[in-house]
Amino acid sequence: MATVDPSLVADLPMFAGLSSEELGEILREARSARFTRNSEVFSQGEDAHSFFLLLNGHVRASKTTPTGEQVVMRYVSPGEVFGVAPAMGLRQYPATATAADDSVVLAWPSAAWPRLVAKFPALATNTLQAVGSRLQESFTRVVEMSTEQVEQRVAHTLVRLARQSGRQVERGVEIDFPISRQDIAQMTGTTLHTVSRILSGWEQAGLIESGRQRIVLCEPQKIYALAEQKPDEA
Amino acid sequence: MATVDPSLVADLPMFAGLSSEELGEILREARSARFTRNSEVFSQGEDAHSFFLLLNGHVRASKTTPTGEQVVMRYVSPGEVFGVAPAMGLRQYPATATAADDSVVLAWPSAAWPRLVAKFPALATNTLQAVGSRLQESFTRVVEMSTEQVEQRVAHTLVRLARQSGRQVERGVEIDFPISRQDIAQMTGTTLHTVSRILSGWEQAGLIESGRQRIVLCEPQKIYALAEQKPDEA
DNA sequence: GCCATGGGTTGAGCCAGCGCAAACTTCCGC
DNA sequence: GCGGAAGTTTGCGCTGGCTCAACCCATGGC
Repeated sequence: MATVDPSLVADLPMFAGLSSEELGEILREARSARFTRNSEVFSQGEDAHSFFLLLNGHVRASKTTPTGEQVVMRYVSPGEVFGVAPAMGLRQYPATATAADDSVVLAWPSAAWPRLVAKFPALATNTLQAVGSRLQESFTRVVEMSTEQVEQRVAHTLVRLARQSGRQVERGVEIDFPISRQDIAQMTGTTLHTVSRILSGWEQAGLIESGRQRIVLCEPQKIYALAEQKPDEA
Repeated sequence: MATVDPSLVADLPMFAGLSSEELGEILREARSARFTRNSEVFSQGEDAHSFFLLLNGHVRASKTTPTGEQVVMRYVSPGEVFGVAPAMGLRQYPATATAADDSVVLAWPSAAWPRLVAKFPALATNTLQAVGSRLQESFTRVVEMSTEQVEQRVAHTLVRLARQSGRQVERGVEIDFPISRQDIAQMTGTTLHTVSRILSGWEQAGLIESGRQRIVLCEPQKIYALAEQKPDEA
């Protein structure tokens, strides 16, 4: 694999505060790789051999329970790091990463992490911020699951997905990767049946347009309003 | 406030990899403070002026939703850092910290963080691990809320609390700080009524002994079994 | 161009857990 | 030692969302 062009990633928060020489040195340790849709980048419980930066596409991180249920933890967008288990002191990946769409990643061997951090302390600081903001998201999720009804949670989730990975299209904002009812159910702690009913309702009301693994928010503000309103204000 | 004796905190994960001179220099920037039961250490949305290390007691971190509901995010045990918002790049505290019991903390001004991290990179690494393990806990919580019934979630929560803050007593393991049914409800996403019913049931069955803001696990293994079993194996 | 497969929709019934309400108990301040 | 506040228990009715089940539709592999 050829070395990555530093200018492509120089502005990412992960590399804030690093000179282009330093960045070049860091990038020299990475190799790039492609993953086709639905292929696994790494698997829960597997030895954490590498950590990653997503260049292109979308990656889904999900956890499987002992009883076999799947829960989607997040979707990684281009420019974000993922699989940073080694930096957090984990020997194994705590979740499975699957390409939600054809994707290109940079991968560093985990063994490089201590050396890189020792040489470039900014990496630790930047990673800390990245992990911190994920902690915030995760907290938000716990709060939502604790206090909101299913319909509100689905609304919040769609709004968030649209913000993170929305693409402007004719009819509104489309979520920029294939996502099924089942996926949304696994993000909101419900069943695909309930998600299907809710989305059908919204489609009736003209709030969204959707198809197979495809969702367009036609009225983002109204969805947002649904997300924020108290359950009994319907 | 007098300077803190370094030997008291030298073995904490937060200070791993630092010499005693370095530790002394770090501690010199901290002041210690006491908080009586139910007093607030800091408040959600408040300017993040300090970050903290808990020396003694227990601190509850909780979030309040726009609609006024409270959700307990975690209980901090002695030796843990909390309120590390500044390190994660936040200007305001994302949650409220309340002393669950009379507590003693060390506090550093947020302004000291960049300087300390620059001088002692190990601090960033250690904080990254601390935040990382909190992210894991938070993920676990999301998974539980997504896939488990209320009774299992309460069981998991009690087991965790007992592990983190359990004290061996005659009849079993007692949770070492005052905790109400309401608190447990706010940790598990249910109501105090449901928690009360569940605990009453367990008390009938001899699994626990409890009173006002007090819970003793008499049969921790059986509670754990409840937490792990599939819902329909009852 | 056909068909198998994976996704989506929709109906019917049921129940875990919530909301409301009322009573009881323990603790604490005065 | 009295009164009130805070925590807890318990009953009852209701319902959001789950389960089970059947069916439809688009897609992509051959």
